[in-house]
Amino acid sequence: MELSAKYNPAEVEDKWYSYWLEHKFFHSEPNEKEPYTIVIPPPNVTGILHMGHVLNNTLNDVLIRKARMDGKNACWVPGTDHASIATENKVVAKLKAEGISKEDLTREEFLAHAWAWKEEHGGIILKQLRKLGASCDWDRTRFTMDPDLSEAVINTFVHFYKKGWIYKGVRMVNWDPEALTAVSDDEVIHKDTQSHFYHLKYYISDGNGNPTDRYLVIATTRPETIMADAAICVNPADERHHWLRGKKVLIPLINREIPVIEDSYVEMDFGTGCLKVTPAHDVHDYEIGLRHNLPVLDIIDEHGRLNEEARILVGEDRFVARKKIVKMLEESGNLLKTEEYTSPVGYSERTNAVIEPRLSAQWFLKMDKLAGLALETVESGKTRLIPDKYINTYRHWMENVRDWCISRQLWWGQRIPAWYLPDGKVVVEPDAEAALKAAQAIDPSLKAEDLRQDEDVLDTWFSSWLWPISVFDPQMPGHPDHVPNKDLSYYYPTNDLVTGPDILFFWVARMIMAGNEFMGKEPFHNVYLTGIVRDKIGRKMSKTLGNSPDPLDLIAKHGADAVRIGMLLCSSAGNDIFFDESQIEQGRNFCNKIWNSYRLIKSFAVDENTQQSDVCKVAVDWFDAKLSQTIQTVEDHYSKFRISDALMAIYKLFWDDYCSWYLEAIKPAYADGKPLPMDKATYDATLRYFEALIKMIHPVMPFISEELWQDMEQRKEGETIMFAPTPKARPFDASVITAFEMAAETINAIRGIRNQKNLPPRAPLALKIKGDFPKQAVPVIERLANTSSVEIVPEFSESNGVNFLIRTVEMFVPLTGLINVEEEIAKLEKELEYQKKFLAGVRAKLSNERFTAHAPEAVVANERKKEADSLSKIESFESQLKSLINSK
RNA sequence: GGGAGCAUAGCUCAGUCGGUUUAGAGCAUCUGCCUUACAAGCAGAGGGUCGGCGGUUCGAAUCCGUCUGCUCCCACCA
Repeated sequence: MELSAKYNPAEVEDKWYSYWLEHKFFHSEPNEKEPYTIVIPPPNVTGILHMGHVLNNTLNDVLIRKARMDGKNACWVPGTDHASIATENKVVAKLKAEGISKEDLTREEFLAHAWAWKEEHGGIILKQLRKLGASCDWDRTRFTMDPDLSEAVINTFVHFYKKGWIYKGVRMVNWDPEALTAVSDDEVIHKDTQSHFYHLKYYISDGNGNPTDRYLVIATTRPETIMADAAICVNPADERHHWLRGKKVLIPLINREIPVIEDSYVEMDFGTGCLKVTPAHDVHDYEIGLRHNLPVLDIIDEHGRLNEEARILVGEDRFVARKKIVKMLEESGNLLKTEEYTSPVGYSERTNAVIEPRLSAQWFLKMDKLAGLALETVESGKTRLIPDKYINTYRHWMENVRDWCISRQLWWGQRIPAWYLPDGKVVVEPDAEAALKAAQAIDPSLKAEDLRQDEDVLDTWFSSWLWPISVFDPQMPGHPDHVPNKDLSYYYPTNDLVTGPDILFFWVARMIMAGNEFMGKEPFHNVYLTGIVRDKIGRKMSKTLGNSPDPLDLIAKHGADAVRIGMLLCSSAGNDIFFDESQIEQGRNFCNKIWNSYRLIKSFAVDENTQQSDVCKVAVDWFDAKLSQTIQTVEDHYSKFRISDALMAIYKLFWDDYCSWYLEAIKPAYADGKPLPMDKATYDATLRYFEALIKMIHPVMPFISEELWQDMEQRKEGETIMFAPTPKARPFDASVITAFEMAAETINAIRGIRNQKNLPPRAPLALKIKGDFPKQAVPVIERLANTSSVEIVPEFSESNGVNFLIRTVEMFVPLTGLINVEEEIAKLEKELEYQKKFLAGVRAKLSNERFTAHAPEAVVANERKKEADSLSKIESFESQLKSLINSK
């Protein structure tokens, strides 16, 4: 194959992805090998790929591809989440744009629209993941509303209901007036919001519903709720308000009479010390109402508009009503003053509507036992959080968890399997048939049409918490007819889970609970928590800011491998990612480097009769050792989930060690305009090393590695780098590495001299070395430093030139006429001065008796070595200085 | 309001048990090169009082206290 000077990912990526699919390389079935399993964090079914997905799925793919090459039976289960509220919102918005209101549709009609939407937009994101190179087992693709997965959810509900952990109760819930549903506490975001603090006069009643001229003052941010007031409350210890005891006051504008009550909940020094109690529209007020038996008057409807009970401003939106009522209160003389005020206000995570506390009947799941066990799972280390700093937050959440409100007033999702009898009794069964049977057990005369199923659906997380179990066995253990399933027993528990910390509680903790409940075992061993992808100035990526690049554009522009590298280079676990396209360019450059190194080695010719040169021998032996050393480092990084460090180690091994040093050392010389052939031993080693390198990089850069691996030799149909075993480290001689490093440092120093003295790279220079230097490194220096001669001598016989030190070895390059003696003297003096200061520091330490007495022997010995090295350097500098001065 | 975390080069980050480090990497920057794989490249160079102050210790980027600045989580003082 002819190779162009630049790597072109577009020509390569689709080809190999199709090849992988065609041969079902991603597919896994239980076998005798050790399983390695990951379930995908299911993206919203109608979602599209964003940079967060790219990060997450690249990490997943790196782990799964690494495991596959490590010889495990790797299985990555993909799928999507029905995302009840998010999807329903989208469908409602789409219908609205077509002039259809959800309220005009029956449940069945609406669901038909929703499924049509899902068929049209669903799974786009999974197609996009293929572009990224994700090696998911697509045959196992799951959707949380697949019929059998829905069945698992329903059975789970029945399971907990029969266990007595699910109950229905009237509670103050977080009501989203836009989505028209309750949302959980976790779905409410509190933001400090600028508002007003209105001070209102409530006149004391004369007992007959007429105002006297005395009044009290309350301070409120929500004047539109005064019509729902049930009492005015003061702190019993607040003497300022004792005169109000037993009094009744009149609500402004509507003149309804309400009592003054006392409760220590009221803060004396906040506001006026008088609190208006509005049980229907505030959580705390509701609790005060319960304590004092106050009536609950609900004046706000599900849309957030005032209803008939309000008596005034009926039908007005709560915020419009607020403005209007302020004006009315002002006119009536009840508004004493208005203050600017900033207070936390809850917003719906989904619709950004201001949450309205609202009383309603909802279904709850008791959390105490589930949370206790889930905490134990993490604290005992059965499931590890990476980074482990999240354990504190996790513990706090588990210890303060409240019962989980699992019902949602939506249609898109699993409908709650509860049926109401005409008398209000409820039966909970997996389906209508079973429900009728159960109902007839209570009242044999009942018929199917007498039963009414609960209208609500279940919270999305109530289905996705089963994900690591239900994707393998939708019937779920715990079901009375459950038969153990081969997939579940083989793949569960899964190994690692990669996800964002924002859903640690929503999803991860709840999967642990479900795992404990149904499997008696944690669902995964490690949870790798990524950071949030931000733009380069630290803003969260969002559609509204328009600061999020389209990953597919990036892939088209730079290639999938480049995008993957770009994401990984800046992603240590748990830290937020500051994304910058230049990181992807770095990845693209690396692809090109790999590509061109391959072009070079492909151009090598072999001659079986050529003897291996010294320099080739040294380079081959060195890289052999270096490769093993780096493999050890990389494996260590992987074992600690330090993926970006593992990648960086491979990157440097490839670029610096293999390309810049190894290939430059063994690259054939030219004769008569043609490169000389290479000996076979070197050639074979070079290819062997290249193959090891592309195998090491394959989990991160699947496409280019497959392309080059396939090109290296004639591969059979069905062969792939995907299953090539990860290179293994072998024992190596560290002194081989040291020797080469010293040669490299020497070469760098000589190049530096050339650069500094403005000498052309090929200007012949002689090198003299004094002292103990590894002889095998000499040919490397000759080859790469363009020296005319390298001699190891007992003493330097001349002084006109440049002196330098490599570690503790003195070196000298004669440079007659090319050096400025004054400059050299100044340079040496500076170094000498620094060295003397350094020596003084070391000696101060050594002469401190407490140091020599307390410090470990090895540390003291090291200080002594520093002292000796420093002394020898000083001696060398001084003698160089002397001869330089003499030569003037 | 409560809790947690972070602060190391221009940027993003390593730095393990306090001592093999006279604080490292990648990118960016600067200088010189179109040298027979690669200018998406090569060679070289510069750049840090480890956020401030105090303490423990023979020894602190590392441990403790405190201040400053950021981030996140939890929390409806109406």
